[in-house]
Amino acid sequence: MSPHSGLALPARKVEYLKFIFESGGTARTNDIASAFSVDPSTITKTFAELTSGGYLLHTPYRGVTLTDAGRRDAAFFIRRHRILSLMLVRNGLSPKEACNEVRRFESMVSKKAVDRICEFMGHPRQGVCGEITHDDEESTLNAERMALKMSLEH
Amino acid sequence: MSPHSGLALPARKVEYLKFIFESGGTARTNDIASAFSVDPSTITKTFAELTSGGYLLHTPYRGVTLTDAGRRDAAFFIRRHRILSLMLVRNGLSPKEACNEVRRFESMVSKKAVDRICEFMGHPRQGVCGEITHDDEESTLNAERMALKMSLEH
DNA sequence: ACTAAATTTGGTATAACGCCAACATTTACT
DNA sequence: AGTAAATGTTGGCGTTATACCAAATTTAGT
Repeated sequence: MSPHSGLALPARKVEYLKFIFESGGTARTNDIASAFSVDPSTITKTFAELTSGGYLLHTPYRGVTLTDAGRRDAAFFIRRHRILSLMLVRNGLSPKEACNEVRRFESMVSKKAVDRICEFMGHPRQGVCGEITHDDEESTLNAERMALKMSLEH
Repeated sequence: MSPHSGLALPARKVEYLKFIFESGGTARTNDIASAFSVDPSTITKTFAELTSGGYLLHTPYRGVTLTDAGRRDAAFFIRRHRILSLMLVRNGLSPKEACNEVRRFESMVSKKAVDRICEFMGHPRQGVCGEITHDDEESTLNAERMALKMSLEH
C-alpha cells in the first residue's frame, strides 16, 4: 500500500480526521467522543495513534490539531466522500442513502480511482453533502476555516 | 443490520463463498487455501464459521457444499461485484482497475444500493468480469454449473 | 498395511475497535 | 484559594476478523 494510495488509514480514523478537518482543524477529546458516541478513552487512544502517524499534534488535556499532512489527507478524505456520494446519486441513490452507503466503504477506495471518477464526472463542484474542493482550492478554503475558528475562540 | 441487507458477512468470507459458488457449489480446503494463498488451517476454521452461519455444509476431511441460503447469498455477492465493477467502468475506470477496486469494498455495499444501481443501469446482462445474473436466472444457471461439475467428477 | 497428501486442532498473533474503572488535570464557582 | 465538577488519560480487558505454525488425525494410493 503506497503512502498516497488513499488507503493508509482504517475507516474510523478517516471519519475522525474528516470531522476534525470540518471542525476547523482542531478538536478536543469530547468533541469527537460525543459526535461519534464512543467512550472518550477510545478517542484519547486514537489521538495517540494519529499523532504517531503524523496526522495530528496532541497536547494532552488540551486537544489536537491537524498537521499539514493530516490536513492534506483529511481534505482528500472529504473529497473522496463527496465524489463517491455524487457518483451513487448519479446512479440512482438518494442523497441520504448515498452518503450513508459511502460512509461504510469509502476508506477502501483508492485515490487513483477517486481521481478517475472525478475526472469522468467533469470535476463537479457541488456534491450531495457539501462542496467538492479540487486540489488548489483546499489550502485556501481551509485557511479561511482556520481563521474563522481562531476568531471565534479569540 | 437486517439479515438481507447484504452486509452480514465480512470481506474474506464473501470472497470464499463467491469462489465456492463459482466452483460449482462445492470445494475442498486446499482449493480455497491455494486459490487465496492462505494456510489451509485458516480455511478449515472459516468453513466451521460459515457452516454454523448456515452458508455451508462441512463434512470434515471431505469438503463443503453451499446450502440453499449460501447459494442464494453467494449469487448475490457475485451479482453485487459485477454491478459495482460495471458502475466503476462506466465512471472512468478500466475493467481491471474496477474489479480490483470493487473487491476491496464490495462487502460494505448493501443489497438495496446494489438493486437501485442495477435498476438505474438498466439491468445490464454483461458485466466486466462475467455475466450479470438477475434473480430468476440464478437458480437455473447454478443448476447447470452443478450438473457440469458432477459430470466432471462423475 | 504403510506412507504421502490433505485436513484438522490448538495455540498464538495482529489490527481495528470499543468499554470500564481508576487516576490526573483543568475549569469553574463560591 | 479551595474544592467540586468537568474533562481527559491510563491500564486492563474484550470482540471480530484474519492469519500462521506445529502437532495430530484422517484418507488415499500402493
